[in-house]
Amino acid sequence: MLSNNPHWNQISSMEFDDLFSLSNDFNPQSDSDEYSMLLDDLIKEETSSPTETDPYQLQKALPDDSAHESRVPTLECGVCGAPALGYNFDQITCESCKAFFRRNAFRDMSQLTCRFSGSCVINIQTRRQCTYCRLKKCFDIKMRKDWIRTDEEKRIRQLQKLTKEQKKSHRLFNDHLDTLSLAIVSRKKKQLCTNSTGQ
Amino acid sequence: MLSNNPHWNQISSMEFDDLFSLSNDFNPQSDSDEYSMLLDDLIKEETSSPTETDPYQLQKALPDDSAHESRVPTLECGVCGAPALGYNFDQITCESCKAFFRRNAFRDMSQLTCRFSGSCVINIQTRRQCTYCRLKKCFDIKMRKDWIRTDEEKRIRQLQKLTKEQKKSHRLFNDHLDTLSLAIVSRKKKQLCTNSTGQ
DNA sequence: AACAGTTCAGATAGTTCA
DNA sequence: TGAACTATCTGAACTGTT
Repeated sequence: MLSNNPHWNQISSMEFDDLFSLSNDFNPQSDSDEYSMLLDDLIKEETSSPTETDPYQLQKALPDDSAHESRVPTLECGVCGAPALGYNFDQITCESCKAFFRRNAFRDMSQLTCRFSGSCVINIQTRRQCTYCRLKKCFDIKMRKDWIRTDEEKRIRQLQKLTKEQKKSHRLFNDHLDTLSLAIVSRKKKQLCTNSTGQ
Repeated sequence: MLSNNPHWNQISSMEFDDLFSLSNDFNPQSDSDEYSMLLDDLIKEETSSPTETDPYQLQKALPDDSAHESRVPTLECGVCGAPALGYNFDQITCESCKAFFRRNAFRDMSQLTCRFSGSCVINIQTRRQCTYCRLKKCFDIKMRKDWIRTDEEKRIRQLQKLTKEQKKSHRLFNDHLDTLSLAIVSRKKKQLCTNSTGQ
């Protein structure tokens, strides 16, 4: 990045070193940057998890292609039968069952109980009345809890975003540096010229 | 999103501080002002992201008041006719009948008796005069005692809450670790740089 | 465009205290 | 007993990412 800039050739080695070491601290791509390595390692470690890439998604066809125009109202939540907008966690569900599943999928089913026989009818009216049976139905229709991001995954995503933003600001900074160094060089040159003509 | 997370704010601002002080170490005296101005600009860019103020909040500032006004007074307790706020145990009731039902629903009806014929009129004035008939009316309008949490359920809930809190503090701890490691790395870098220029 | 995450206000269960 | 609180769950409506 910096070394590609032709202006740098004209600067004395001391100045170059100064600026270079300075820019290093801002350059996450530099090999010597421990912090970015740390981040990169973390990111690599976590993103290689199998849930991140989604082969399923590619296979999946639109559920009702013939009714393309009227698709929105035809979909029906597999859990409660409410109108659905599309797939959530691998099954067609309404927004509320999507939110419900995200909130509850990692709860211990053995800690939940049904007040009745464990086979409550779940529909748009009754869905709130039995957490156990609603959640059970979510799993029955094969909603996938492994598609819910864990806290750890969220943390990693934030790190990635941070790195990206940093890279952006580094780029900005380096651009500024380029401009700045040009000014410095020309000022020094001017000084030199003034001195030599003064002699 | 990032800027909504207080931890990340800490991290990024801390880093900038570090980098700032680091860059000062390297600054040739004459240019330090220019550098710090430059850094100030960068910092401003980072911290004044548009997500800082929550646009969502502004949008939702004014919910429709008309619906709000008309909703509250129209509901009427199915047991005593007092103003009600909404459903309790599956029926629209006032707060007092809600509390009454929770306290008495598990009592044995055969142990209670009405002083009169067992068909007292229950209204806002008379509701306290006959426990039997009030409770009977609660069941008559089909309030559901199975929606009252048992002690066992309460115990399980507390346990789950505890687990959740533990997970949360664990996460917080990890976040702090991240912040800490960033600080250490930055400081080490600074040391390394200072050493190398000292040589 | 599809879908995962996030936010906020509403609903309703529990709790406290005079 | 009941008014007034707190806590938690829910779902509509959003944002963000791929």
